[in-house]
Amino acid sequence: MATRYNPKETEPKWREAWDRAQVFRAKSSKEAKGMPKAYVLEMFPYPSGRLHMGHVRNYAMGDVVARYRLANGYNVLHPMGWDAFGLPAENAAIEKKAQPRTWTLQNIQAMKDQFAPLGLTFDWSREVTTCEPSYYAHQQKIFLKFLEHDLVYRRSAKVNWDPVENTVLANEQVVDGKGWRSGATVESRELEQWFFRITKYGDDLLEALNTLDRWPEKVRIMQANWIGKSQGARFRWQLTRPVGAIKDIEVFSTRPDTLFGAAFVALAADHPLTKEIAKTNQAVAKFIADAAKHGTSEADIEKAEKVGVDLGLKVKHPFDPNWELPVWAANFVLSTYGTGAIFGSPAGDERDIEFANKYALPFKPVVLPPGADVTTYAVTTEAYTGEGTIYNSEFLNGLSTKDAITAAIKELVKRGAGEATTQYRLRDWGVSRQRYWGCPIPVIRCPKCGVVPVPEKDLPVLLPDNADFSEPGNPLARHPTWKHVNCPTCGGAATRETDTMDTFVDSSWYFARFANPDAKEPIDKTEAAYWLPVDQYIGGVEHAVLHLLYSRFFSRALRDTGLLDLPSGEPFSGLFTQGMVTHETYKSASGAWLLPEEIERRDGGAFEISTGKPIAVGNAEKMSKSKKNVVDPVQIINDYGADVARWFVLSDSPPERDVEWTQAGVEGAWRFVQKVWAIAEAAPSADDGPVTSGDALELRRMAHKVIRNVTLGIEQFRFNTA
RNA sequence: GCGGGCGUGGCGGAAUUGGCAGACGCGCCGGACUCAAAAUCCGGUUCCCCUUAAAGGAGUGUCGGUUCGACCCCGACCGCCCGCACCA
Repeated sequence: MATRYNPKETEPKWREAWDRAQVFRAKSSKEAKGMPKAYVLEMFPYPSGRLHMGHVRNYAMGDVVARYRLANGYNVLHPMGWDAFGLPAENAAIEKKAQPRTWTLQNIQAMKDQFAPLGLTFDWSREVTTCEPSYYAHQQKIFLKFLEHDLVYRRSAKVNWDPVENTVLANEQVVDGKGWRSGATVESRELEQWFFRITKYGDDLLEALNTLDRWPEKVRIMQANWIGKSQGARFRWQLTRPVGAIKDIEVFSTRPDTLFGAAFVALAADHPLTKEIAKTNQAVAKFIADAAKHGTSEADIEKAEKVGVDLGLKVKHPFDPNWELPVWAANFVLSTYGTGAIFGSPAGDERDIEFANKYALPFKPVVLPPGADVTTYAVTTEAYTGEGTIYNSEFLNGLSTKDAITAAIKELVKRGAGEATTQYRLRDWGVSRQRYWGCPIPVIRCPKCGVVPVPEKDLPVLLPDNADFSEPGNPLARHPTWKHVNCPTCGGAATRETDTMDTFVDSSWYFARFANPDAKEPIDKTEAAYWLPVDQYIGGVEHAVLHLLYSRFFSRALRDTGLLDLPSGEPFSGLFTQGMVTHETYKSASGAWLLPEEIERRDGGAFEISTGKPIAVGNAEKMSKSKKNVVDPVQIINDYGADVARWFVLSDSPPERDVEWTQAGVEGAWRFVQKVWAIAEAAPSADDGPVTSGDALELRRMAHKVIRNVTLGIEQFRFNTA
């Protein structure tokens, strides 16, 4: 008797059965008794309160891997938690007058309810929530441990300051030089900030990328570029007459081979020497003021024309004391890279030649490209940046560019003018946020003793519950009582650090906490040694640099401070970055975005249901609330069941590519699930006896082919073909 | 500008990595069932030629190359997507 697949009956039945048997509960290292382990993890979500299709896709993929490992006899850890600190909770607090904590915990409950019908293999007994003291208390311990080992330090740094909201904004929150919410022009301010010393691991983080053979090449390249290692030389140009205490200018260059082609030395606008000259030179002062206006927005800088101002100074060439060059300040020199000063060798650098031509600074070529004729070769407006033979360069003449770099550095060292160095683009990680809803930084500022760590016995430093969001700025800073404490060292009146940590800190070690979320110490070393590294990590490619790089740094820092046994320092041995879920967009005749359920298709066109008017159908784009091209997973699961939703997002497109959600596709998935049900029902009961001929043999062969192909498909992350 | 990826039917995409191009799904066409529709089931579906079938021809962005054999390898070009972007 053929029945139809009824998800409303079958899905809850099995969910309850799994629940009762606790099949998804991971065994501890002791209980596992030699079973192979598999740690499968998807990037934990921010509790926005609503499950979206991107979540469904992400967690369905991890679920396939986890089930596959379970079925193969592995002890599987597939945990779930909440990346629960962050700005949206504060915005909600301002708009809805709810406390961030209340709002966040409600969202978590709502999302848990939405996750349930998906039937995922999560071990909820290990749930972790970053905004709970049970989590962030340990983060404070880690912070203090890092402080002890000089992996955290304070220094003054430039930040984007919103003068209306009285807070620091992340670069992403500055749009066209204005605060994203207040619309106020963002100022550049110097503030005391806490930094993690990620640069200490720059070289290791770069080199170890080679060992991550189960990471996408693309992510490894992005991280390598982000770290940005350059080899070259640091060396000094002597000023012909000192300016105050400043006697020379230090520059960094990867091309000391072109030193004889030098035409000028250029400084960043906020180089100390530029500032010094500005005190007595109005043109220079104006230049600095103009440069500051352009702010930190990279988009502005890239379009900006090269502008400079002559500082009226001269420096001596390191290889020829009689050769004097002019010193300029230039807007294309970055204060944040190298020494904030360069020497310009126009014939070999596109920026330098543009600058030299604009300000009529004379230059000569020093690199002869292969095959070029010395007697006719000239450089006027196009720099030659490739390799070649050095000429016009005294003792470097005739050398290849490569050999000339070595020879030039040798000479610089000999003359005491400089030395070989390696320069990184990577900068230390600023983690101070002038926010309420984050992990408090556990230090106290005492007027007598300076910065004093909160003693371990006084941890955790809890967030106060009664934050006031009626005014802009950080509620912690203006809280009537919270920040006032006695100094743990001298006992005198002192104040707490009111900055909280960047939420990326929270997500940099949660995977280690899952090994035992109830541990008294931040990380249960025994269990973590058993489970880590994560065998398969799955998430969006948007975290390719920040989260994934910070986590790699944290694993090393935790290891080196004795909190974690992980010799490689690599937290994720396998990484998969999945594509987005997209959907067509719809715009009504009046130009308003429409939800998919507000439109209908008929007579070969698309129309708004309520008005009957034709609408404009746009390309498939990432599902987003603002464009209303969203489909609610809860609704889909209600209409078709979790199997259909999961089947569709897994089968339609390769997992690394975007998948376009379509109504027709979902209906196809529904029919497919029905077919599988019908086939299973129609199949005779299993007969494992010998099969030697006929259709039964053919069927058995096909079955084994299918097993092989599906196995390969799952192991190679090709769920669509599997 | 630099780095990376991609380009195959009407659509999403397969092709066991150099060996029958188009698996599977969507859509479409035809049929069965039905009074009818929906659902379901069966068959067909790269394009061209052909009433149909058979037979034939073309075909993986473009042009060229290597090879007995190329979607796959090499070179040049065109187009699209992603990341970084004045990094000295």
